[in-house]
Amino acid sequence: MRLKELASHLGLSQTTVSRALNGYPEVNAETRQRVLDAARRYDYRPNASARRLATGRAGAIGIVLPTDRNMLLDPHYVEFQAGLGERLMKDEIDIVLSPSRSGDEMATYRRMAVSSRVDAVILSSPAVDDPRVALLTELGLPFVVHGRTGSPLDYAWLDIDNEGAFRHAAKHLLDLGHRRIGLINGETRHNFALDRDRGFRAALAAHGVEVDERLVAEGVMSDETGYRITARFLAERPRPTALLVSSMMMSLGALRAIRAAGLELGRDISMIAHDDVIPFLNPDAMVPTLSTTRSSIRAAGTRVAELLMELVAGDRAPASIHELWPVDLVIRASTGPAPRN
Amino acid sequence: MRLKELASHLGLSQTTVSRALNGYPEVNAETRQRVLDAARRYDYRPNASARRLATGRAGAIGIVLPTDRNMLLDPHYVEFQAGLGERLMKDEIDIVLSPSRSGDEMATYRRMAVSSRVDAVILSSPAVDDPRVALLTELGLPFVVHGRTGSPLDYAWLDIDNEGAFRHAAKHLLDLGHRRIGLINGETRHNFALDRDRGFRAALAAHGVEVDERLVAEGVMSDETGYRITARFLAERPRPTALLVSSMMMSLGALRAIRAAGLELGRDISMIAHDDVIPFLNPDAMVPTLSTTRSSIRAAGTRVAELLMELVAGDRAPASIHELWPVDLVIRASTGPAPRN
DNA sequence: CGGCGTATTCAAAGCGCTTTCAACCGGTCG
DNA sequence: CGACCGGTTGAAAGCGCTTTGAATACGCCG
Repeated sequence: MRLKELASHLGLSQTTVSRALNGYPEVNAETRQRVLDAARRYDYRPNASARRLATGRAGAIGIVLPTDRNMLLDPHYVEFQAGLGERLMKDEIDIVLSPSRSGDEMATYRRMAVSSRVDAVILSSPAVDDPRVALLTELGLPFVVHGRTGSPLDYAWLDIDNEGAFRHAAKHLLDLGHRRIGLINGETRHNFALDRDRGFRAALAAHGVEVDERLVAEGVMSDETGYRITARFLAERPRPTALLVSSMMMSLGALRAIRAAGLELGRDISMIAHDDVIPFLNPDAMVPTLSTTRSSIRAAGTRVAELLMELVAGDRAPASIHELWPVDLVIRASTGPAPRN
Repeated sequence: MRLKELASHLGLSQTTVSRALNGYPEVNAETRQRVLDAARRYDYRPNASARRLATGRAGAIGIVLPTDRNMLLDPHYVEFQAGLGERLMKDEIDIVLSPSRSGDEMATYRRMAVSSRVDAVILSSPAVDDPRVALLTELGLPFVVHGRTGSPLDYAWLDIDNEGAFRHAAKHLLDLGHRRIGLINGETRHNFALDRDRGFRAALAAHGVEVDERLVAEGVMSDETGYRITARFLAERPRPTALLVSSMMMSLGALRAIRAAGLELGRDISMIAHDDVIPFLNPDAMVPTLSTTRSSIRAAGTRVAELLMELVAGDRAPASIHELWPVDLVIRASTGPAPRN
């Protein structure tokens, strides 16, 4: 069913039908109802391409999907996607994934922009100094960054307070008497990891505790990395009495290493991990339950979608969009007073 | 830069320029070169919507993204997506994620089809009896199913041999002398889980071993489920001496439960898990290394993309596309002879 | 009663491509 | 020498929608 046919069925012009369907005010109420009814009856759907061509809007937002780097290829990413989807669904906006070999990403963004496949894009996990920001700005393609770069920050972004989260978490451990605290971080070329590192150091400094660099490590946020780094930390003497871990996935590995070392979590050693609130990694379901710094990445996705739409509609200036979300510190059973000896 | 401008810059008609760019044969070689050069110089990109409208092809394939059910929201899904992307990238085909509340999925497929946003769609993790197959067939929207439904199988599908995988794995355990084998499965409303169940039972039956239904369980494939089911199994007497697990994620939980019970994997109890080959869940990196049934879900994604394109091009009939991939059984350190007592 | 504002509808002109269909230009063939 | 042909190019007609500009009808005012 095409607009043309629908119109002739109704004995109306395409113009009127189009207006009726798109909610323009200059249509007689009765006529509009007739049109709406007919549209439903015939299951009429405007052709997406035609509409896009006519309006100049793509009705889609873009994500560049790096296929060979596994940075984004983790559970966080899907959860974020789901969040985006939740919001975009309401306006029937699609998400366009543009696959791209890493290194080729810039070209992919350019392609998206120039061929106007999307109205805006999302930039995730920015590096400390990320060239994509400049590119997108130059291309004039609206975008929201999930996270932040180092500086300057004259673009639209939404980030969680990674610095504060890890500062508070570290402080909590310090208050419990811990002095040997290990940091198992994500890769510090990403800004969020750097922020966590800062927060960690700031807390120790505030307590007059010196950072032992042998207890600071980073890597891909996997179970494996968590295991390896923890095993290494536990071999140090004096052994750390607490760990700050950058992801739940890593904490699973860490937990294995702790058990393998014959230690008991929450008594011999404490642990706080960052939790993006992923359905199949539930800190309450762990044994013992895991203390976390918590911020729903899904909620962030939803909000980013919202911001994106405001941006596209021209309701907001990019530079006016800066959201820094506070992070909850949720104390559960994996943290306890520092063991004395 | 638009086609029109490019053409006038070159002193040619749009027709010729379009043909030159799209590789039609009736263009003079020299002219084509000029056009190609100019296109590059001006960084010309055809407008996606216009091209789509003109050709009737959307240049995109669709995936319905269920936002509230977490079925697909797991690492497997992303890995599969990456595989798809790897192939689609070559032809600059986009992936369109259409978010949809579950229950509303059918409507979303219908919308995708009727508004011709995509040329084809992928149907993942089909239920044993999945209404989506009939819908898509009726809509005439080309699709490839990743997995299979119960029957009939008169559509395009690619699946791994889940039945064979678990049959072999169970047989291996039986050959090692295990008689009390537990099955920790995904939800059997999905066909893959049902197939695994069948394979498991077939192997036991072939060995004349009776299935103890208290050692058969299913659930969402998460760490938590793995932990809980394993803990329950280990409380049975006589205790199982081996476990067959449906995902690596579950196996992490299972491993925790095993350790918590004071057992040693590979000696007191054996385990084989299914591995979709996910970068951050590496069975070789586990301690002890984990025996698996292995099949790369990413490779499957790539192949599905390939099939999809053949389908769209009309090169293949849907019913001619049936691929059943064999699954490797990789024995590592988590499997050993059944303990005697 | 003529003029005018308002409400409603429509014809037609795009949007930027692809793709007929026609035209043109040597050159070849009978 | 004219018909014909392969090679090459172009004008124009869509693709299915939105939107501008104009037309029509009606009611109200002076």
